[in-house]
Amino acid sequence: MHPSDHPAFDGLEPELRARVDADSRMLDLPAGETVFRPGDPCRGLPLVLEGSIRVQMTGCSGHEIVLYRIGDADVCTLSIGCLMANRGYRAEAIVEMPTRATALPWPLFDELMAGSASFRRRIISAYGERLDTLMMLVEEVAFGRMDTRLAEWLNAHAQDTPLRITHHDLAVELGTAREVVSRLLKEFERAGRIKLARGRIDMLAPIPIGGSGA
Amino acid sequence: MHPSDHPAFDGLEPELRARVDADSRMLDLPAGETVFRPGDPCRGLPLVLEGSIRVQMTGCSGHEIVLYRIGDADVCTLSIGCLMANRGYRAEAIVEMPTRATALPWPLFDELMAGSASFRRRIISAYGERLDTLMMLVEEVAFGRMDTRLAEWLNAHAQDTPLRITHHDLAVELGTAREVVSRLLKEFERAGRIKLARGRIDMLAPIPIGGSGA
DNA sequence: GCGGCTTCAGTGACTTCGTCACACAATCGC
DNA sequence: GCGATTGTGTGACGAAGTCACTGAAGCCGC
Repeated sequence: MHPSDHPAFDGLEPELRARVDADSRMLDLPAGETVFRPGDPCRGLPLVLEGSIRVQMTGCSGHEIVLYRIGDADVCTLSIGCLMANRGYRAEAIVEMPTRATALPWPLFDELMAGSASFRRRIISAYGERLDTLMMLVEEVAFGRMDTRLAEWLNAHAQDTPLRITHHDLAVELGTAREVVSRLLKEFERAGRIKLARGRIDMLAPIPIGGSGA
Repeated sequence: MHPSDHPAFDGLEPELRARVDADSRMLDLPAGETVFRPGDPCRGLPLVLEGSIRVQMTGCSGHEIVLYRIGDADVCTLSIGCLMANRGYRAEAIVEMPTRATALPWPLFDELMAGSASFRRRIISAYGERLDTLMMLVEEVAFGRMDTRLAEWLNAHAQDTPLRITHHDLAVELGTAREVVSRLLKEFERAGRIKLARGRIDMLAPIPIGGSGA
């Protein structure tokens, strides 16, 4: 597998493709590894071929919230901004599933933006989508009810039952406090929708949205 | 004043500059005008020369929150994403101060991205900053205390005293309910920091952050 | 000026969510 | 096993959002 196998390079002329493979190297990131922390300088543009990297941020209060994930065929849009503004990252990125990625050096990135319409298109649309998901996150966090958001999260992950996740991690996922998650989960359990165990949630039935779950 | 006076075109070769002026026209937007609404298609890339446009979104509950503003020399990053994904806007944009802007047609945008390193740099860093402000907004909304956020907003606008703003508009600014704003303002008034009147707030003294304001 | 209408602001009662301070259970390392 | 660590459950309380009002301030037509 080569760096240029990333879909962002689809449609690239063979010459530029060869440059990509020559100038960037493949990385295999094991789950749990931290890719960057707040304050870290940015050295190049990470491109994920396959895997999943979680991007989250920590508030001054010490609370954390998951902002989004960089998955198969994605680009780390965050890095471009850091690179341009010449400042460190504000968020942190943690490998969730073993990830195969590559880092494109900045000069080559610029060259590709100039030389390839398809690459350009890809990068810009990645940015647009990121902006979009962040806007929707703002709306959810500002106006969404916690029970609804938790129910939706659980329903969305129901196919992976039993879920292996702690209440704390779920709280980070939703940007709330662990106690809130514990309480709501207990309610869902009392309503017979789920079954709780240490570090594990069995989904028994889809959780109705909006109702009190009974 | 020409479209190409926008700083995004600084350093552009005269030839491309002329293209910009030929293909895009100047717009004078009066305060209060809606530039786009949710669902509207995107026709080109708006560039603000001077003025201020507020971008806000409305939740399913009918609540609104201000996401950010497009000010002097800014670019409407949102539009690029909509253009690329070929979908409508999700947010709405309202002119706050009389604004002089121009709209760059998509083909020309693409051409400039290919042909001008400085334009490219400008656009990309505009995106990076937008991402950044949105991430900070998420953090604030998720973890910030309302009294602190309101106090910070008021302190930041203290130089414009008396502020001409209704409690409702302040609530949209912070993404909360009107009643919450009313109550907190009343507290600040009781603490002697501000003076309230219909549609108006006089700043008497900076509001201490973190304390109960007394 | 004087009603009537609309927009703003203030407030009480109640719910939901976040915070703090615990108790206690499950798991891990040795 | 046994202590340390990590994860969960819960009560009490404060902060923030919701609901249902009241009444005041400005606007308009006459």
